[in-house]
Amino acid sequence: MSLFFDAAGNPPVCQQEHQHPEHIRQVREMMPDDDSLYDLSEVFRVFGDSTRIRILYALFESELCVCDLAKLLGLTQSAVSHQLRILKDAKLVRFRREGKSIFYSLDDEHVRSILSMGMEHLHEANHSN
Amino acid sequence: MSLFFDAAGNPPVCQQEHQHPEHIRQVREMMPDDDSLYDLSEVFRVFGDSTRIRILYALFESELCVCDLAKLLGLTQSAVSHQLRILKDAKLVRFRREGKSIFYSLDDEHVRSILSMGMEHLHEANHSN
DNA sequence: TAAACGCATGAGCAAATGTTCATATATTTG
DNA sequence: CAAATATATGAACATTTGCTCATGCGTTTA
Repeated sequence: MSLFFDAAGNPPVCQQEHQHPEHIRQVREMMPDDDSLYDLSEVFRVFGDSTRIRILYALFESELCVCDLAKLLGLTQSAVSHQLRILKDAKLVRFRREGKSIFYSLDDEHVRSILSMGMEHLHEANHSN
Repeated sequence: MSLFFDAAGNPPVCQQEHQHPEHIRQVREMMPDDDSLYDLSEVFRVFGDSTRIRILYALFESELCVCDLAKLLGLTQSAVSHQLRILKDAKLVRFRREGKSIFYSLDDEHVRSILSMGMEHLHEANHSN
């Protein structure tokens, strides 16, 4: 066995320091803490489903009630409600009640920015194919 | 059974048009096609994992080889490689070979924009609690 | 050229995810 | 107040996902 194991007996890692250890320390110190990065990934996870993306785009121009969203997107009311809950928990949509109906709308201008950035990346990435 | 079923025998939908049918048609016509929205959700799905987010942030300042990434983040080389493949397929990172090592770096300025937007939303959302 | 090294990748598995179905809750209406 | 309507939600199930393990591939080195 010629491989190197670290103090904890973990799998081998490369033996050279391709970057100065100093550099690695710098990177580590510059990075946000893991909790922030986990929260950030959770934000994007919410965007990472086509049903939720379609809901957000449907709300781009104006509020819509749940049943109209379902009709518009060809989904069951239950599926839409489940997804709206996730969007609501992520503070991406808000709602107001009007009689028996509940109208949802975008809750944050960042939603538009984030979607636009994603679209830009998509077009650029496709263009380079 | 007093509920309404549509022509395809689908589950009931609300009987009133809370918005003008015209409005719904407008929204439908304004929305990008479903294929684009699916591709968009795939972009965000890539951002929706804390390991990949941590990799992207580690590459924020400079390129890093796989083994240093693994060391920096406390992950196995295999796990990092698998995630780098996903990031590479999404055109979020690029790589260059130097001897036995392969150095990865961010491939698109949009990565920084998207991450920043996400962070902004996060701070704003937390602030409103 | 054989061994060592750095990285990539397929199989397998446990955990997370999105939908459907059934049902509960809140509001309006007769 | 009872029935109808609009929405929310829990359970169950199939699919997806991210990791580990084993191994393959490309490069360097002795």
